[in-house]
Amino acid sequence: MLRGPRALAPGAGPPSKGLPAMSPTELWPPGLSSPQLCPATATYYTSLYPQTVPPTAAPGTCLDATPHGPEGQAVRCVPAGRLPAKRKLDLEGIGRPAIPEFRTPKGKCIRVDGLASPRTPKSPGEKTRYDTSLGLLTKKFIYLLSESKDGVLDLNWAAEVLDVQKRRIYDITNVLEGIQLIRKKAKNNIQWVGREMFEDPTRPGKQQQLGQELKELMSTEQTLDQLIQRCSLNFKHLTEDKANKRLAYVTYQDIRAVGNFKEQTVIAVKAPPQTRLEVPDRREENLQIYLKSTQGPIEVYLCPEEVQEPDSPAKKPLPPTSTLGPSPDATQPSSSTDPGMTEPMASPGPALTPQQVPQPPAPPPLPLVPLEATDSMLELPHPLLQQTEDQFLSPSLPCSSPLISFSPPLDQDDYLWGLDGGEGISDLFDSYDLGDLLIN
Amino acid sequence: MLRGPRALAPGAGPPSKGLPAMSPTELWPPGLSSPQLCPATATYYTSLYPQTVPPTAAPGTCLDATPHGPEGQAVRCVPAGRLPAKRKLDLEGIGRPAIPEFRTPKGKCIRVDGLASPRTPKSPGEKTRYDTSLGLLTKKFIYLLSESKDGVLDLNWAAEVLDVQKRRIYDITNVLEGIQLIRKKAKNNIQWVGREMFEDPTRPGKQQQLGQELKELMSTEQTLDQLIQRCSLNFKHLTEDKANKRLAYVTYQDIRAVGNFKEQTVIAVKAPPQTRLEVPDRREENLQIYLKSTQGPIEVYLCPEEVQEPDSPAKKPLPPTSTLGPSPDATQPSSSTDPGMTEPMASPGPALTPQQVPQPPAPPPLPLVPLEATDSMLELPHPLLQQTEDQFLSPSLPCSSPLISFSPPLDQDDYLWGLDGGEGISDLFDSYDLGDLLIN
DNA sequence: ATTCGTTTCGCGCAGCGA
DNA sequence: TCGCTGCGCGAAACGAAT
Repeated sequence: MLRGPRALAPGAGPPSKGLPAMSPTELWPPGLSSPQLCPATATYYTSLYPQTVPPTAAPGTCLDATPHGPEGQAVRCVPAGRLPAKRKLDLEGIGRPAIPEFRTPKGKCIRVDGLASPRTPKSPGEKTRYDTSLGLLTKKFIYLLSESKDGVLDLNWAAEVLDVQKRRIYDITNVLEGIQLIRKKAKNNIQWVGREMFEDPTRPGKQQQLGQELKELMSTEQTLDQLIQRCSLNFKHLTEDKANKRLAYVTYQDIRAVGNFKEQTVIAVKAPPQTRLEVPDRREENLQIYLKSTQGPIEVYLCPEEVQEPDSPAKKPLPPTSTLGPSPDATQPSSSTDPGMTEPMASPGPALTPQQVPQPPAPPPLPLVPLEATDSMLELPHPLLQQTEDQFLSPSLPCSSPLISFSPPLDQDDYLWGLDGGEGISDLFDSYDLGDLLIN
Repeated sequence: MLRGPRALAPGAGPPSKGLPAMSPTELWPPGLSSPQLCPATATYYTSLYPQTVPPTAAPGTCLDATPHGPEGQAVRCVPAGRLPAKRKLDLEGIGRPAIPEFRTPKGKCIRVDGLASPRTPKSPGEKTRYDTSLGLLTKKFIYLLSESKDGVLDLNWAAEVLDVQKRRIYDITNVLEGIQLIRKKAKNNIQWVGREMFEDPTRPGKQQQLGQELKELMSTEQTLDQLIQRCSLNFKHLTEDKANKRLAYVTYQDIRAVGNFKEQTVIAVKAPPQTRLEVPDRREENLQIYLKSTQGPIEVYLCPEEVQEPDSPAKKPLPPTSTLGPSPDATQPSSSTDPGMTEPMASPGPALTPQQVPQPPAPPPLPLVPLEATDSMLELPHPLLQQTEDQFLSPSLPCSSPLISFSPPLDQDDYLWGLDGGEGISDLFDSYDLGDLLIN
């Protein structure tokens, strides 16, 4: 393809591609012309981001077919044609209005000193070498890039607006690609990938913004952690209060009243500190749980759903537990339910906490199993009370508050405890099929 | 200057400039050669920052005279001369060891799919267009730049190491200058001015680092705040405990034992809630303080330094306070000390807190004034005990715990209080010159 | 695979400016 | 003279049509 002919018809060709009729040179804010007050060094360029945003043509108006026609075809789309390189005595100003103040304002430049004189003024309107330099062109190019919101730039359009050969654009894009500030998006299209254009670095870029966001989220998380901790502290103080201790228990209704336990199978476990819970393999079809206590007996209670069905034996599932002497180191004996079917339970809370399991939708109303309390220690009456008002107080043996007591928080070593898998607990309940509870 | 001759003697020229004898191509980590697995898009380049840091020639070894000799002069310094562009059947490997894996590994590239094929393999060792592309060259250039600590780079040296015409270097520098990532430092010297080189953006830059630091400091501050809050909460619980209440008092010795009160004049004030303290003008030579209570009487105690001097009357400054009926709204009557000289006191704490004033070094041992208790309310015995063991309990009138009781924290409205300037308190103590206490 | 129109761009001449 | 650099030729690369 021949580029020469363009020189013969500078700007004479019809702006067939719907290009803006304005002179491309008018696009550039003053800063992008020849330097006005060079600081007398080899650094020519100073301002990159002018405040004034000149009226720019809508980008993308020339995105369609490339304007380069084959050899003898119609004149190239290039408006205000560039003068060919070697032209020296080309008819200046023909086909392009000479706008010296935008082209080479060096003439009107107030010289600070002799050194700063940028290039030879020569004939005003003459393009100095600087005016067509790659550096300046790069600035213009970047400026163009900064104008488009999505950072996408059509190279043909750019070449036309910048009034340069496409070749020069390639020079720029290649380098910018090299430092990965730009990416080839498509043919004739590149896209800016530097963070947030060349905004002044004091303002946070996108990444920095994300970092900020992350930071705030972490802060929020920490605050929440603090709140949790404070709550637990408050809780500790609450439960440690002797006055509260005698009232610190829950009834069966209390447990069933908890919204989260709706439609859930709840099993309450009361065990001494250092009891350990173990779930060997939660992927087996038979969930097994082992509770092991070395400090005393473990009590396990099933809290069946509030049943209306007369056939359900769950109505009075909590017979007063008999009191047994503590049997440390004894694996918790338990009643047996559907063999091999046990409840997953974790007991993060104090001595006794209810545990829930998603209710399987499969069997209609599952035959709720009357809870069978196992060995209990001391004289604990009514581990789970059915009545609403229950303010009797047990003889207050040390460590055994009435019923399900809120034991002191975990941050005291004495009270730290866990549940551990023993053996017998897997058959705590009979005929209670929990087989598919694991599905959820 | 003629560049042609180089083609005739690729690399044959003596490395006269003390250049490293190694092939320049060995400088580049694998990532900078032909792409291995292109993602099948127009984006050719992927890795910019290779992990492997190849042994690089000491920069600056060729900083002196430009190796370009005039026309017929000595062969150009360029080592391992670049093969001329058009050469197709050039004697490959002569003057430069063919290291295909560094040059154009595309031959051994494991193709993921047909699309990803980077350029035409052709004869291995053949330089594809990509291998000499401006983009790749830019990467190498940036890499060179990143190697030098101060960001200064000698263009001639770069051209040699990069094994390209100087002209190409200019292409790069011009563009980089245009986006002001680089600055012309001197002839043949440019300098990097982008922040912190192109380290991968995941690692924090200097600014980001500072932000990080700030963040951590803020986090620390918050943590400390939390600790403070927790402490005050603990304190609240501590003081609210009824069991503690009867023991919550301080003795004279306690106060004097506080390290901070060493060498200080301490005045304790016990006043009901809503008592207000006012210091009219702390710049006058006579410090005046007004205490005003509308809820009940105010008690003020001077706690003189533990005196060894027999002349000091401070030994028994705390006569048991007499109990008076509450006189609400009564301005606190007080004994008078050196007229016009009063103590600055703020009482942020609960009902009664000691207050300190820096001891002026001027008068030798200031004549400590025996404290004269003013009206006190209720039957408060020994507001400040001298004895160590004091566990008696006053009749426990509501609101008046024994002696200097730690009242509940401030976050209960009932206990919020302040001291206010009344009138008479300015003459609480006689003959106690506190005039220059303000100096410190 | 081959052709062909296009796009991309290596390359180095020649002119500028000091 | 000598860095520096605008400039554009022409070939490689590409992709769609053949």
